[in-house]
This record gives sequence, structure tokens and C-alpha cells, in this order.
Amino acid sequence: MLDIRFSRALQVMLLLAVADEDGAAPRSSSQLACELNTNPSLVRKLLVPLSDAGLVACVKGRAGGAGLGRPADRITLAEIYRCAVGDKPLWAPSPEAEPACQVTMHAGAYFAALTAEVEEAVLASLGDRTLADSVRELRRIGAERRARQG
Amino acid sequence: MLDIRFSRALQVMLLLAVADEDGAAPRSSSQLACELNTNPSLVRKLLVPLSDAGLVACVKGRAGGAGLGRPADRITLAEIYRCAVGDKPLWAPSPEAEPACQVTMHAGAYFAALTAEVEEAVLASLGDRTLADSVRELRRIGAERRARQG
DNA sequence: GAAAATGTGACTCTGAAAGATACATTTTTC
DNA sequence: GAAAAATGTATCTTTCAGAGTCACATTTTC
Repeated sequence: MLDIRFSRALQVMLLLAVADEDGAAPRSSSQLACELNTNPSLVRKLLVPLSDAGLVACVKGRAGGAGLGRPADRITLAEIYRCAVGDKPLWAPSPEAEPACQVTMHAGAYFAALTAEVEEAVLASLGDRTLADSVRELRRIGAERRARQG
Repeated sequence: MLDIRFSRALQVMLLLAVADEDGAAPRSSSQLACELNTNPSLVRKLLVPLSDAGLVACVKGRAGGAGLGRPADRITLAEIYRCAVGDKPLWAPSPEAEPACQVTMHAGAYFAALTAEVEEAVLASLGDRTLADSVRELRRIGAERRARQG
């Protein structure tokens, strides 16, 4: 399967951010699932790490649901990414091969270090953007398209 | 399955780079497969895009095999990455959902743009490193470990 | 107490990549 | 020129992480 966890997590957060602006009530997993075209159980599982990290606040019981855990301008996309994919490295290493020569012997260690460094670049790039930025950007795209179509 | 194409492609290139230093004959897919702990057919498939891009030179027939297509200090890891994963984006987008509101309607376009920008950061990071750098780094790791163990 | 939500465990399903096999083709070597 | 050894390529099966589903205990509101 394609790994769409980051995409999904970001979409959920965008929906919650927009709801947050209006001071709306918490959104239920059913509502979110409908908007994301998936099912409520999957949404609830997706929310677990986001909730653990404090990015979303979940309310149990009737009239419960999920809302932003803190203002959208204090949530970075890097945080959302980390919640969505957990500890999974950016790239998977190939299984340890024959320690044939001095070079291949440490290829695993080298690749892991390389992956970690590039992943840091990714997180730095995502860390520059807040959820609030994303909402603004999304609105800009919408306005642009509407203008283009008259 | 875990996607280990980049890791594998890099390992192949490292093996070829080391062989290249010694002015050795082209390495057969069987040799490479043995060192990578996989099978020759898979290695040959892996070499196709690398060969198309000129990073490796393949020689057909008996005594044939693969060698570097150009000096290791003129091959970047970014090029290897592009060959290994093709056009597959860094992150998969979730399927288009209900165009519920102004925000979610363009979430797909926003996510694609975000992915492309971060991917550029990744390629920039990989573009700074040549295959020759990697070989040096690998040797450094080897020397360090040997020193540590006496 | 009924209703409506979360939280969670135990599943099955999906699909891209890995792996395997086969064979036509090319080139070297004897 | 035939055998050997390699690539190139097509077809098929296997793997397995993540997607999706179902069920239900628990929590809270009305």
C-alpha cells in the first residue's frame, strides 16, 4: 500500500485548524472520516499519536470529538510529520549483506547516517512552516483558482 | 514491502566505485548479487535506469558486466536517488476526498506542492555529495572502528 | 437509561516492491 | 563455429506494511 499517513494527518489538522478559527465544537471522527473519504475508526487511530503529542485535544463521550491542542501558529508541519510516521526512517536500509570488503562491511552504518542527515534537512524544511501558514497558503490557492476561472 | 531501492542502488554504485579505483574488469550481476545478498536478475533490473542515465556502463556478452559510467567524483547521490526511485514522489498523497469546503478542496494541490518543495531540499542535500565522497566516508568509518577495537 | 461519542483489539484486504525463473540475445574464447 | 558466460527482458509468485473493517467496552451528555 502507498503510505499516505503524513498526507492524511496533515489533512486532519487542516480541517481542525479551520474549525478552530470559528471556535466550533470538537469534530467527531465520523465527520472527519466523511470529509477525508475514509472511515471513523481509521481516523481515531490516526489521531492517537497527534493527541499524545498534544497537537490535538480529544474529548470523550457524547458531543465529544477532536480539536486543536494548541493554536495553529504554534504547530509546525515537522511535528505533524513526526506523529504521522513515528520512528520510521525516511528511507529503509537494505538488509545487511555479506561483509565482503571493507566498503560493504559498513555500508549499513553509512546509509543510516546519511538517511538521518537528510531527514534532518526534511524536518528543518517542515519546521519552518506552521499549520496556520498552511491554511493561509491553501486559501491563497483557492483564491487564485477562482480568479483564474472568473 | 519496504522500499529499499535507494539503499540498494547506492550499495551497487559503491561496489562499482571501489572496483573502478583498481581499474578492475566490469563486475557481473552474479558477483554484485552475491555481495548484496540478492539475485542477479534483480541486480540487472536495478541497473537499467542507472545505465540509461549514464551512471553505469554495461557490457554485454561473455566477460561483460557493469562499471562506472563516469568518474566517481562526478556522480552525485542525487542522481543515484533519481534513478533508483524514478518519478515516485517523496510522499504519497491521499486520494482526493470530498470537496467539502474551500480548504479541503485544494488540499491535494497544496500537498503536492509541499512534497515537491521538500523533495527539492532532499535532492539539494544529496546533490552536495558525490559517490567519491561516500567511498571516503565509508573508509573513514572503517578506520574508526578498527582503531576503536584495537 | 438511551444516545453518541472515543479508545482499542482483532481481523482481512491491497498493492508496490522483492524475489524467482526462464529464455532470447550478445560476445568471448577455445 | 560451437560452447560458455554474460546481459536484457518478460512473466510469475511472494512478501508485508499499511489501509480498511468490524466489534465492543468505556465514557459522557441529554
